[in-house]
Amino acid sequence: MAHSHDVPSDLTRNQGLVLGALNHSEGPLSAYDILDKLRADGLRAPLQVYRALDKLVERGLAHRLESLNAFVACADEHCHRKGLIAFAICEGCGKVDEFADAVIEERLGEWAGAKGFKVERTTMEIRGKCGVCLAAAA
Amino acid sequence: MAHSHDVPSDLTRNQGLVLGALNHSEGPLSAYDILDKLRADGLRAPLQVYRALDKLVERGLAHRLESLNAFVACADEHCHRKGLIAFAICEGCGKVDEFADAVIEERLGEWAGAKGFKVERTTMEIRGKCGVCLAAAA
DNA sequence: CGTGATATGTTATGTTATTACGCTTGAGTG
DNA sequence: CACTCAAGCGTAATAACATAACATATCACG
Ligand SMILES: [Zn+2]
Ligand SMILES: [Zn+2]
Ligand SMILES: [Zn+2]
Ligand SMILES: [Zn+2]
Repeated sequence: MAHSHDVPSDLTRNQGLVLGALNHSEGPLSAYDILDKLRADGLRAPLQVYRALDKLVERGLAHRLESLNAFVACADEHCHRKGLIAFAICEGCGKVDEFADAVIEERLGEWAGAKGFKVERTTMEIRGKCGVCLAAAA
Repeated sequence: MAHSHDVPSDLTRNQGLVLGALNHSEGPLSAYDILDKLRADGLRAPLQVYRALDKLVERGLAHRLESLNAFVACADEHCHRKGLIAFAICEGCGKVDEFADAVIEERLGEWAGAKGFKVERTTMEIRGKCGVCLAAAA
């Protein structure tokens, strides 16, 4: 099986660097975190990072976490790009768990249908504590 | 029936001003939008607005929309404060529709239970077009 | 009254994101 | 090849969002 951190070969240099930074990180990174990690590789300005992130997010290779103003690499090689993705963010260790749920998505579709609302994208972010951190605190 | 824009009487001056600004707005406002609206009332610094917003959000009288970095007054007098609230944000007109859904909340609870994750709060924001804007575009 | 908790005012600063402009690269085409 | 078009890149400046630090003020309560 392909490792989920394999990287498409058609990325540009900056896109590859940014995705690499995300892949090698334990948790979410802000654009400025990424920039700091990539100064050694020649990146100098926020825009270089934001532009790469735009493309990566557009392609579903990375996700933006709205509640953190930060980004993560997509956890699933065969991921999403369509449909609802949810993120569980641990406030203890910062780790993010990405998952999809068809029931939630369907339920949302029902609500939208009833309201005449056309869904274009959904962000769902759960904040709390992961099992590891709960166990450690006990 | 009480109008949903009735305001609790135990708010401080700044909190009352900020909630008033949100109540009188058609759509979400950023903290700086609010500040601009309230300069005439003597507010001068962002922090005055952020502090009021913190309290209002804590009490469930206002909500923060993470994907917009903006705030809305709670749409429901007898609202939430516990439990999941979802927001449907129209990218045409900017209006926000607030709703709760027990099925989604339960489903999320199941996921969390299975994972050993303790949910503390959830943000769910749907972007798209409302019925009115869809009809107007057709 | 004294004391603590909460709210306030103000300045400065930190963090996140975009605008504007011009250059480079590479694919396609006559 | 020369042309052109689209996508990407580099840089500087600026806008937008948010908090730190510090000094006062206000008010419930013992
Ligand atoms: Zn993904
Ligand atoms: Zn954790
Ligand atoms: Zn509400
Ligand atoms: Zn609309």
